[in-house]
Amino acid sequence: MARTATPGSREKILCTAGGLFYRHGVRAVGMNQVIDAVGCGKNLLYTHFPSKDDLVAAYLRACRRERDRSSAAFTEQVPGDDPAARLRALVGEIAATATRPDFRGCAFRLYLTEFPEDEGEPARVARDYLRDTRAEIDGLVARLDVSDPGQLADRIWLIVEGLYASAARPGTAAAAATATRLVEDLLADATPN
Amino acid sequence: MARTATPGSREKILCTAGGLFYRHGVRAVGMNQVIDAVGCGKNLLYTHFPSKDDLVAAYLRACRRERDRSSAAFTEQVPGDDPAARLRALVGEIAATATRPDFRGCAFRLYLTEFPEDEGEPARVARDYLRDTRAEIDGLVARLDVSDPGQLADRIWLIVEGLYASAARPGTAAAAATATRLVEDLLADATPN
DNA sequence: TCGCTGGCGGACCGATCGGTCCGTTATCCT
DNA sequence: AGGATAACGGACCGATCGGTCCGCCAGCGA
Repeated sequence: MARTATPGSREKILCTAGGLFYRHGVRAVGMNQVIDAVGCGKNLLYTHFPSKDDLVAAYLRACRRERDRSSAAFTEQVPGDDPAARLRALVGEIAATATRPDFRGCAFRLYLTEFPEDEGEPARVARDYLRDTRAEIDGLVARLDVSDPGQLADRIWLIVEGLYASAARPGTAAAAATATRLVEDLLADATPN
Repeated sequence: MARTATPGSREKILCTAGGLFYRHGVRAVGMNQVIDAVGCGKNLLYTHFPSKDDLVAAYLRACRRERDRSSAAFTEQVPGDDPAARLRALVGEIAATATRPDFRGCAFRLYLTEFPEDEGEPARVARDYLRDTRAEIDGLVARLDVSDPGQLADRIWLIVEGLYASAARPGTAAAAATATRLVEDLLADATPN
């Protein structure tokens, strides 16, 4: 043997490609562009990721890991297991993510609007994320003592969608503040407390 | 001369191309695909629309006309000029549009997420629409007798964004109903009345 | 009837797409 | 030092991109 085999090359590829995909859109970024940006040979990229779909799926899986990590970091700060506090934390985490300077939208939602008819692995990863997030909200709201849990969950979900969408446009901070405040008011109104 | 020149060919091209762009995404649809779907020669298409950008801009302008028409049809049904009623009509019209079976999202928002860095004519048309809609909401809310018009307008806008986003996914009808109800509640809570 | 003309449809252009392959170089082990 | 090998980097593949051009045919006017 010679040259230790691939130290952190896979991570580097994934990170670089992910940045390009997120910033410019998946379809707008070609494989050659990824290779140029990484500064590696075609061989290396195609051994790690046999096709663009594989690379895109890995990119979305990495986004998922990052989202779960960030979400966990936020929710584990809330003491006890007060569902209302967890809901506020959940929305607060999204608001915090959305106000980061390089935010351009939710990676999964962006992918799904770019490939509305995709049924492959990337679309599965994206749809799973949306389903799981929605389920998390439903589960938390169900533990609340409110008269119409379904309606409240629907409303919070609507606000989350609105936050992701409008934070991608100018006025990000205002959108984040509006969403958090609105969810807080909704929770305050709904729970007798 | 011979053969009367182009009767409704331009409209036919625009309609067909628009349908493809909206359904599958602008980037996913090639000019040859448009030509095949229209069933015309390349000549005809490129005389009406010298480039794809021209065709896309025309498509978005047509969407704008359609939106304005539909919006006007809804708001002119509200008697007098009660701003709260007009706001309800505005959101109701979006909800009605979003529940149409072929709805896949707001054409302008879809375009902007597909081409986040475009500064050309299509992006201008799309951004103008968003700006105008937002301004319309602001103007109506400003005429309301509420303590914090800015906050209410922000909230309604957030809900509109959420409605457009979540109506593009399964559960369209629920999203539309949730958005209209939420806006109604917001207006009821905000106006002393 | 013949010529003119509008439009169809495809050949063609250079560029780029995703993906394969291979020659060269650089590095480490023996 | 020498040989093995991982990775670079680019040539190359067929397909498709947006866009140009032209040959052919259909249909109307003179």
